[in-house]
Amino acid sequence: MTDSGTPAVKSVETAFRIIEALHERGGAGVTELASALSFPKSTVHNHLQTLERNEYVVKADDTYRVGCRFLELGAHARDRRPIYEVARPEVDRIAEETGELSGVVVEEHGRGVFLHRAKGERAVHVDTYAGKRIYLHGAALGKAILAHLPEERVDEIVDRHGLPALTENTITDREELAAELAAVRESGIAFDDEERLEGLRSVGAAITGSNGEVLGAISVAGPTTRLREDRFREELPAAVRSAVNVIDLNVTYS
Amino acid sequence: MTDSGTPAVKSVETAFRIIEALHERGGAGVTELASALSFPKSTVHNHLQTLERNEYVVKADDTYRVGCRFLELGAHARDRRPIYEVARPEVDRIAEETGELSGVVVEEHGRGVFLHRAKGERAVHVDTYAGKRIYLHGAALGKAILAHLPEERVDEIVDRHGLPALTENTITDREELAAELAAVRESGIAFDDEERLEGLRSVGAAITGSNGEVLGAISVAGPTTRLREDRFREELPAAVRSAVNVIDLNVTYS
DNA sequence: CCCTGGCGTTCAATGATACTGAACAGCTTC
DNA sequence: GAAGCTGTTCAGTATCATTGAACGCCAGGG
Repeated sequence: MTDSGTPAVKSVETAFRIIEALHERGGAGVTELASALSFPKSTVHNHLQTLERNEYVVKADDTYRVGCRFLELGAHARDRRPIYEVARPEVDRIAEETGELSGVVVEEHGRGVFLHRAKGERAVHVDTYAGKRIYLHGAALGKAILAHLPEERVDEIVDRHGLPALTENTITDREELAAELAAVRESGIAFDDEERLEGLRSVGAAITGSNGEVLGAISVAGPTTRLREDRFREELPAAVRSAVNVIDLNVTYS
Repeated sequence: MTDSGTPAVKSVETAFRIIEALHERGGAGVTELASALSFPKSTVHNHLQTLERNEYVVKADDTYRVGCRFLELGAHARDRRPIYEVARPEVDRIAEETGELSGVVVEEHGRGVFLHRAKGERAVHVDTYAGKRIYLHGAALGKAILAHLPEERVDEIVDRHGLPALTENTITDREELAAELAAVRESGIAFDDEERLEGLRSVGAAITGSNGEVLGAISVAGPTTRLREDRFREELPAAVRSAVNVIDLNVTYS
């Protein structure tokens, strides 16, 4: 459990529950949402009407959808992250040069959030997209970030989210994680060998600011069948390193 | 006023008022928000805590910020628009070939929302960004969309938002607007001669689906000094037309 | 060293208000 | 034509969001 004590504005939570349900199914009607969330129809209707009046939800033919107004909030939040502008072209370049999937992630609330992701020619079609949130302990990106956070912060995060097994390779033990993070700190590179998704390997590295604080991480990912030992352990890490190098320079001098 | 009758979930509205205030100033504290919005401190605090617990707001050192979670909602809403995927590369191409600013917009709640925007080499630095909302009557993009909407829908929109003057060239008269829209329908191209921003001219065209419904519009914009008659009236419209052609094909066959 | 002024946070009371479920209206379908 | 599905409206009630004052904290200055 996280916390969720008493003080909370309940109506706001139900509003977001409704928005999320709308988001997941990409549009729905009042009755469908009401039964899915087990709220009374009138409650759902009231909220949808409020959200529509504020232009956060769009209604078309008795079907409500999430509005593009959220793009304003989300894109702005993303653009404000100092890492975004500089990491983006490098991520695009990595994707193009390797042909695989590349992305940039920042930490929020103990989880990773994708700011951007680029597909190379042969990139696998996995579930990464802008805004997608992932567990930090089960991804190269995440482990790279964790490795550069203070130890007590890592404990906080593990306390909050646990170490759920995503595949049979996921690290689910605190000590094992600590050892792994030490190795990442040592080499500067984090590996993910089918720890998040079966058949997917990835290589990541953290971007740190001038004060040593973590700004985020970048990675390349591809199918295990194509990422054999040499490519996985040497070639891709080199590509990531060179990108990090460029990003670091641009972060500190801008 | 638009409408805003009685039925509305007030707490949800104040929550969004707070989010918007946070968004505008890119991070703020409780007291600052409370005095800016003239809500009691405790109310603001309650809402921020609720939003943070739901990971929509991030707190760092007594400063609250809009979280990247909104990106998930916004990016998804954008990606679902059938026009986005196909218009995006064309908009990028236009920006590169003309060196100016290009963008793609959809209609929501009687206003235009930018889904994407690309800057060419010499593009002006104006206030367009993903999620930015604009009045339809004062932009090439907007007039292109209005021209392809049913007449009663246009009336609804004008009733709701009025025809506020954005510059001294903005069309503020309903009949004048109707005549302009007829001309746009005729030629397929909409012009904006400093009607939205002084010194800015733009050229736009609508994208329509197979049933004749408007999916959105694309445009190119640049400073009046660089968009002299020939370029403004012939060259850029040709570029827009060719992009629309490509987009139309990809929309109907996919 | 204490005291003031700023902050974010907590608390308990209360009155507004969000929720509720049944009834309504418009639609398609059988 | 009626049954079943929508989205929508309504009025009562108990919930719960709101409130302002009090608290704890930190920095600065007397």
